[in-house]
Amino acid sequence: MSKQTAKGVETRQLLLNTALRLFATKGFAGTTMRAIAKESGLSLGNAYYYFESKDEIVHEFYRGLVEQHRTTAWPMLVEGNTLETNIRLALEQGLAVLAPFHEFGPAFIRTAFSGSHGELSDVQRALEFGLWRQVVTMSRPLPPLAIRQDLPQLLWLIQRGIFLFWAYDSSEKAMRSHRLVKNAAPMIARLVVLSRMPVVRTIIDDVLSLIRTAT
Amino acid sequence: MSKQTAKGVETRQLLLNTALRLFATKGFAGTTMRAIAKESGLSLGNAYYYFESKDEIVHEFYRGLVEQHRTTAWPMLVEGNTLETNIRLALEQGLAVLAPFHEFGPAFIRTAFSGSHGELSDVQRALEFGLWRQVVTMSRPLPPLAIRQDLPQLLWLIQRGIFLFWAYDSSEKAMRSHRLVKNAAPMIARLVVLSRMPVVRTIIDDVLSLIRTAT
DNA sequence: ATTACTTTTTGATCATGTTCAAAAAACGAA
DNA sequence: TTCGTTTTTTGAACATGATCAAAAAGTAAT
Repeated sequence: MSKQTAKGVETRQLLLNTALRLFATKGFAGTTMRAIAKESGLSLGNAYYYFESKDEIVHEFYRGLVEQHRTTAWPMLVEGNTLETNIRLALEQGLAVLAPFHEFGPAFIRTAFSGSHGELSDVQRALEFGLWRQVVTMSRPLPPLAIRQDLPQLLWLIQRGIFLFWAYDSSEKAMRSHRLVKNAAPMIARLVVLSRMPVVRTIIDDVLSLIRTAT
Repeated sequence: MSKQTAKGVETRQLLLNTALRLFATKGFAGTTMRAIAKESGLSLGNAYYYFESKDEIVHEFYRGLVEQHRTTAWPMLVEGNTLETNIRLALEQGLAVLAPFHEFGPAFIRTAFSGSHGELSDVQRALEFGLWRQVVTMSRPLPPLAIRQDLPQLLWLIQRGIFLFWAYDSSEKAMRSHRLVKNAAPMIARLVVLSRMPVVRTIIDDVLSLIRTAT
């Protein structure tokens, strides 16, 4: 077993900070492991002592962006907004946070979806859920009771889909992704209203159980 | 401008055949550009004369698999099957064809979704649509007229989603993807029946127009 | 056949992600 | 302090995807 010394965490943090700075200035392809090491005043091998791969660094970067999405979107979700408004705000803020890093899209997908969901991923998911719970509970009028419970999960799933779409959206300024959000928000809100009807409710139940088999 | 000579197409074909053979035996990571060249009795640079990148070769490989999906699934769609059966058959056959190449998942996604689609991709999409049209027209009873027209497109979209899911499905033997298909087929069939109801129909219309803004 | 031109092929070279054995530094017990 | 152990760091290597200038082979007109 390897015990992390104080100097250890410091070095790791240094590497990570350097990497994030380079990511922001040079982009994904432009940020080489050698550059991260050199810019930190360390050797290449040393970087690999703390990070198994470049993707692992990207993963930490991505986690930071998710965190940033959460903290910037949260205060926008003020009580009294319609559900549609809150959904649109949360989704658009997500795109806004990701916007400067579109080049990272496929890498983000790789790290966010691929990884044999470890414990960390569970914590992460719980955090993301929190935002969508907030979207729901701050909405007025509140969504029908029958669906209120499950709505955060559905919204989270929709966000994942939009995230995927964005990652491979090659339109100018990810315009198509924005259009998608713009149109999806009112549609989802309408769907929620309709969920009072038994037929619609059974469909939603089907979708939910489908999600659960897949998760 | 470069004109392709007879020897040219021959060499290209040789490289491609070698690549496909190696892909099938050594996998994605195990098949190196050097190996493809050497096994073809050619130089590395020569391979790059005919293929811009390794991904481009993978893309051709993927197109072949899609073709194989089409030709193997088609005869299974016999008249008289229920819609659910046909959907399940087509989806499962898709997974079956892809199964030996799960390692290629992310690479397939990259080539299938990413690339600023040229004309070729349109042809490809039309072909894929054909299968789903067959799924619909061979079903008994035929789906409600109101939705019959749009159903192929919806099914195609669902298949893309399942394809994505499969690509990042790290469960044993892609078990979760199979479970997803198993549960999705009857659900979709139920949804189609319900589409006779105006409420459901409006939802489907919403989804369709959403797709169209995104495509 | 000679010549001018185009297509194909090569071989060397680069850049970058990744690995690894060994040196250096830090640590902890005697 | 000193010695053995562990953690950190280095520097050299490797493998592979990609590029490119120049050689070779092919083509077509005169």
